[in-house]
Amino acid sequence: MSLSHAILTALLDEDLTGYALAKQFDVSLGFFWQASHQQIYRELKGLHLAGSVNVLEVPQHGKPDKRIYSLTNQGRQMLDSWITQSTRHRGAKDELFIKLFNVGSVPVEQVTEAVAQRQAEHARKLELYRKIEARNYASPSTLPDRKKGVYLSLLAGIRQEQTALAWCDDALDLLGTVKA
Amino acid sequence: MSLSHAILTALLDEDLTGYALAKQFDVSLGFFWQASHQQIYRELKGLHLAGSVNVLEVPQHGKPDKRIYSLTNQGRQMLDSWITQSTRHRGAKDELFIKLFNVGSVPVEQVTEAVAQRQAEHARKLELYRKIEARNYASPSTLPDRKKGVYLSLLAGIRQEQTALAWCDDALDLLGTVKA
DNA sequence: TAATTATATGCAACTATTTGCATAAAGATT
DNA sequence: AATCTTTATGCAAATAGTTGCATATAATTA
Repeated sequence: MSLSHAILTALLDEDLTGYALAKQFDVSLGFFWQASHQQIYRELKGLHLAGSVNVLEVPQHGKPDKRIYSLTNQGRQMLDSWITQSTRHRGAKDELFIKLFNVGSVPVEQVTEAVAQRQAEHARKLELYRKIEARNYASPSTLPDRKKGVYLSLLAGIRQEQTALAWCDDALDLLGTVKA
Repeated sequence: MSLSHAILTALLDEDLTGYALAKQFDVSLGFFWQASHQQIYRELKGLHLAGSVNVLEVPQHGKPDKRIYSLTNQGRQMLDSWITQSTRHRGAKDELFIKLFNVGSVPVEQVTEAVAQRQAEHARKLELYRKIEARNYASPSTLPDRKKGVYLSLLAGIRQEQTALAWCDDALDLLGTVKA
């Protein structure tokens, strides 16, 4: 049920269209909660029906009309009460670990290859996070309150990637000792 | 589609009932891929239908008959070819980060509380992983090949929890500077 | 000039996951 | 003696997420 809360949260700062929300999800919130545009459009419809968001239709020529969503008081209240509820998280479902459990039964190169690919992904993500950090959070000690949570999320992302990268190195070393 | 592969992987080592599989998932593979018993029973039925596993029915009195599943050659082949395919992973969906994005708009204590709870969870998990490490992987340099992947998974778990724990400390510090 | 990317929305079908329920008995604890 | 946990299976309904398709134009890139 909390794609809805993620959307409401994104609407705290600014009014957005479904399209813009989907893009936001690709960069900030989406690091910890990805969602496809189809999902977002569907959810927005539900939130509107429930009275948690308002819509402003902006006609355009050629393209479909823009539908700009904004938080209602009810939506804000919904967030407020959700915050007090228990925090759920589904641990990542990661096939890489299933593959690792197969070492010894399948050709090890395939697993090595998967780890190497993952390593590249982590490196790419870390670089991206670092860029965001440099651009927006150069001096974390002077952050306004409402930015502190976002900064902490970014920090979590950075450290996760660093840890994962270091692990990839060690994993490749150990996998190198496995007889094909 | 890869709960099935996780199940097949678990069956590599030993034949198991659905119940036993569910318990396995709670301890080893489940650290990176959780599944409920309902899901597992359903999937086993599908795998059997597809010819990837065999069933041995063991009558019991009182309790329902045990259904002990084992890998077929076809199942093993299925694993083999799956290994070469791209590794999918859905990043964790974690409400904690949505909550962090709300700092500045909702009472900060609620968020602090959520982080503190998470901290306790990470501590508990880390302790568990450490126990498993001490019991089964005391000397990683002498591991047989087929244990190396499992060990690497555990190692990933340990480091993830350590990183997360340290982050919780820092997060609590910074959240302490937010005005209620 | 042709092809691709970005803007902008959404339906339909399928797959995956969660939640609630149901049954049944053995063994452990209070 | 009564309650709780473990063993052992599974259905049904609801919720969540993915994948494929569909439309339509402007701007950019090759």
